[in-house]
Amino acid sequence: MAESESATVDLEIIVQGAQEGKKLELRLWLRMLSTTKLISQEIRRRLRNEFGATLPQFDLMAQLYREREGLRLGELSKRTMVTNGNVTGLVERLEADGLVLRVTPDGDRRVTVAKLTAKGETQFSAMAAAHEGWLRDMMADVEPAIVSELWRDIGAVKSSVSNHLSGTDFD
Amino acid sequence: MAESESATVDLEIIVQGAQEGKKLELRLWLRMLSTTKLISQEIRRRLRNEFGATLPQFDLMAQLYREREGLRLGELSKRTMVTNGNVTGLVERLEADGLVLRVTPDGDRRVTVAKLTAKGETQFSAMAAAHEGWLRDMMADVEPAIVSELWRDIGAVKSSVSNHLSGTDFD
DNA sequence: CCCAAACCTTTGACATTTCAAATATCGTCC
DNA sequence: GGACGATATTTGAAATGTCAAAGGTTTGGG
Repeated sequence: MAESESATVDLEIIVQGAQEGKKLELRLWLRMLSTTKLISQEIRRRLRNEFGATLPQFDLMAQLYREREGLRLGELSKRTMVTNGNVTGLVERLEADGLVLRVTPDGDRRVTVAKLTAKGETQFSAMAAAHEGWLRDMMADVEPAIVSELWRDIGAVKSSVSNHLSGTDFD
Repeated sequence: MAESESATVDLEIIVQGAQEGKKLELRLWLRMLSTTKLISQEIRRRLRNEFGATLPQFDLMAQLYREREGLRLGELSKRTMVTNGNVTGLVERLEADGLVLRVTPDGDRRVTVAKLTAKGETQFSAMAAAHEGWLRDMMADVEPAIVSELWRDIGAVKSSVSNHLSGTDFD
């Protein structure tokens, strides 16, 4: 069969097809996913090493930190994008560590409100400061203008995705 | 004190400060994370409803699909960004479902190579086609030019992050 | 040849994750 | 005032996730 020259041509076709032809959205998604995993793992590792905390715990505490009155578990579930059943366990462990308090309000006994303890606030504010620094470090090589652009354009992606969900969910 | 005019100025400063001043990287990260979670959940839901499969299984099979010879578990672990111990369990379940085969090569008995079965290839190619369509749908409202731009710029983020990890990992 | 270091995978303890079913409470309608 | 539908959380089963320690195998000096 044909040998040296056709091999080169085939290679070019393959490369072109894979890199520019189609599936742009798929390629973007794969890159978003791997980048997010990379950053998550780094944050997880640092939270663990420096604070003995986990990322889901950090996320949950972040929501409580900006609502000093506390939040109902269902609301926590929505904000952290974590299922109800999951929130139950997370709050349980945080309460066992003395970082979070659970209260049932007088008016409605179906409800459980979680709020940070003083210890929880202290610990979280240290973690939050470190966390922000880690992100600045990790993204240090990216131009601020690009960061802003990404923030805006990813917002467009999020909005598009929200409008094309199979369920009846919104943001 | 000053009243009407200074109020306007203050407001601008506040808005500027909050939106563009600092913590840009943090805000980008939060948006990336929530967007990625949103898309992941949608894909998970559809994989489950339409194929009875899970996202980690899909990811693992995707790696094997493009390496018909199969991959060692350690290599699978790196490519899927999943820990070794986790790969063990995933492959076990996929093998129980007849989608994956485990082989120990003659040369080195420390190694386990996983490869797709014929059934696994058939099933994966159906899932992959659907998966690509879902992504196109979800991102339908985003301009192709923006998709390309995002792909490039997120690449820059990933590269920056890779250069600022606490461990000695590379991509 | 043998042993120690290096390599690959599994195991075990725990935390997180989803989904669906079960509980518990509230509000309301009749 | 008791049943019913809507709300809110918990529970249980199964899968995924991390990490560290333990198991085999191979390999390379001595």
